[in-house]
Amino acid sequence: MKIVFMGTPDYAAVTLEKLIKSDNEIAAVFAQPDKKVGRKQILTPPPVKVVAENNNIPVFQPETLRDGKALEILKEINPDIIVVVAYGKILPEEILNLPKFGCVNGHASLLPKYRGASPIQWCIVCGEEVTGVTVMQMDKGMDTGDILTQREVKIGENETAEELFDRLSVISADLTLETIENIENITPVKQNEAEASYAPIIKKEMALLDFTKSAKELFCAIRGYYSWPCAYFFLEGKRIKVIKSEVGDTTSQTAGTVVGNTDSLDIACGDGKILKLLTVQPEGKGQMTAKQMLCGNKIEKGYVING
RNA sequence: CGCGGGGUGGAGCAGCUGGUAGCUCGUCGGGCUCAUAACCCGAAGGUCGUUGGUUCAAAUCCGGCCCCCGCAA
Repeated sequence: MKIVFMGTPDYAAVTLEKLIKSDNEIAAVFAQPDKKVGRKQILTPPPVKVVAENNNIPVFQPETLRDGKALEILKEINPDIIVVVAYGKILPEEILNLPKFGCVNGHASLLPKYRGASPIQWCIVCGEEVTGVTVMQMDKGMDTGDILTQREVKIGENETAEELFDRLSVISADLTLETIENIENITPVKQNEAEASYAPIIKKEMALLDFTKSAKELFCAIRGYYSWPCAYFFLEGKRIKVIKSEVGDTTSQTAGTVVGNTDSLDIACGDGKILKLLTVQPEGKGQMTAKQMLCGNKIEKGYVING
């Protein structure tokens, strides 16, 4: 099978590596253009590009797929199939229809649930206990293509989005390879539109903790937003990221009130339960346990965190 | 030249209008107690990131360098 791979981040690089090790021919790789990254704004190639270059596979990084150039390149290569994983661009129809087997996409959710940009983070934020990966035949819609294969994955009770990313990237890579090698024997299944839901792009503002929500919701948000952008709240104007937490006992205090300040920073939530903040990262500081933070910054019981 | 916070006993911080350092936690010893993660008493432990300079005297003022982190991307 002659494959063109399209992807950008680490998550996609795992699949690319898997495909390279298989018997298939990776004729070319498409990735997003290099971007400035980090405090020094150093121009950095995306992980998929790095993997491709290490394997001497030609890499293309067009700004757009809609000016016809990409189509020309692809016609020239004439792949049997295009495999897309977290590429970050919408493929125009003429590209979708070009290869014999079309374009397949590895998506990190059990479609039709959690279509869209951030399924992994969002399913944790929403408190799901099970998610998975789907390989689908792409169509012109946003993650609306027919389902080829799916695999269910349980979400760990304390699992963060970052950890789930790592796990799913491997599972997705396996499933993608299996799927394309069997593609002629697989019957595509239409998605049930009635069950469709969307995972929005994660924005930093979404990760602001609102203590009027339930402790469980906040606990899920903290896991889902890790390690980017990280759930946070403000204390005296300073942003405090919350790295790790757990749901505690009940309290009669109003939401946002500090009810414990010894081994953890315990805060009353909207549902009358306590959210115990275990690991935090104050603005300008490194990660530390809540206990460490409390050693240097006395936060009295009864203090109300408001936002 | 993107903006900003910071490097002080094991940890987190204070001290920074100059005169060799303090708090909370931890550690060690002792005491109280049926008992304790609680309480009381005591102890150990710091060339204050590095390097020059100003000064009678610098953690504290000035310059260079190294490192960590937040924002922004």
